[in-house]
Amino acid sequence: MAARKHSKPAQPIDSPDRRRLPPLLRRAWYGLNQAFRRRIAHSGATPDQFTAMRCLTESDPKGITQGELTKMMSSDPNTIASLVERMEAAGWVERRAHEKDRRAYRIRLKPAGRRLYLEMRQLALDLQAGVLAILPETKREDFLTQLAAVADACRDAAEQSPKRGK
Amino acid sequence: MAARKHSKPAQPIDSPDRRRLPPLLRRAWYGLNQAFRRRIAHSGATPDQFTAMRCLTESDPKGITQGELTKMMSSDPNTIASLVERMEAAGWVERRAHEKDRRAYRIRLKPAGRRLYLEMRQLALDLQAGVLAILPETKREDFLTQLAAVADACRDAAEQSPKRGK
DNA sequence: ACCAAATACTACGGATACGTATTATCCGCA
DNA sequence: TGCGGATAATACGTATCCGTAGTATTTGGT
Repeated sequence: MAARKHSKPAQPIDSPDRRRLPPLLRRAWYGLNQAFRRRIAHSGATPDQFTAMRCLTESDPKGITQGELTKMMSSDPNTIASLVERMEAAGWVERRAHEKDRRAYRIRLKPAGRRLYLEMRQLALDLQAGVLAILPETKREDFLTQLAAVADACRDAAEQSPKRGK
Repeated sequence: MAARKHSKPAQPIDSPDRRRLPPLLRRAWYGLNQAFRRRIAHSGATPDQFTAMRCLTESDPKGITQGELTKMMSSDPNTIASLVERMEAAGWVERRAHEKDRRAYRIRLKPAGRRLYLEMRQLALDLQAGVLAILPETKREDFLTQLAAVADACRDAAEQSPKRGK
């Protein structure tokens, strides 16, 4: 019960005794990802592939480009290229020439992909509900709102630290 | 301004209109990681290598085993093995035989690693402070406490979804 | 003391993250 | 109309994530 007043903390901001954002985010993300990967392993898909299917399901049914998928998944063009390549080989999505832009594709979920998505979706909902059950129900929305603000701040920080410019 | 009362939401729990934990965690973690990677790129180290150095700095100066580092980093034995291998090649850590357990190593930070850690630590502090500045100061500790609870729940969920047992 | 189970680490392979470079194409502006 | 810069993908390499399997060693129960 000592040294826990409102004065400036005696511990440095990154003392092991204090809660630090990066390790917490790391543990939360890897834990959630790992739990989900194991629960859907039987389907042959990965968590990232599920995420891609969700983005495609919630988008224009005409299909989106890899660039749009890259933004939606907070990912990278290279990563998305090989991700889509594997998903196309698995028969879950198809790539068609874009009518307006000959550099781009239109990626669309195929029926097999849609069926698989709906199957995994329930597991995803169960997992998310189980994890959020840790917080009192009245706090959940506030927490998610704050997390969204932090996530945006992280993205902004990344964009303000460009690869080359520096 | 419609349908935003206190009644049960008309939208399904994973409607694109609602905030969902997995995409938020993904964006936050990748954004933070990317921002930090770019800020320390000049040093030749990666964010994971920084994390390992932080763990070693805050641990028993006699050194810890790879298994202990695996737990501290919420990682995996395979990942840690190659991580440590590269860090040893870079001259930042050393692996010595463990006095008690001949299966294990003791990993210790070398002076070059310690110097590099201290250099990167300031950049990490600046980044974390910048991101958390998004939240009002009075909310930060509560948010981190809730995030810690969620992170623990994620880890538990992962452990309850074993690779084999199913 | 002995043996089975657990543990620390390594080996191997597929998937992802991402930086750099290259090609094809689009677009704004003179 | 024409050209330089921006953009959509791809190719390639390194680092990380993690599942499976194998080796060496420790540990617990008899």
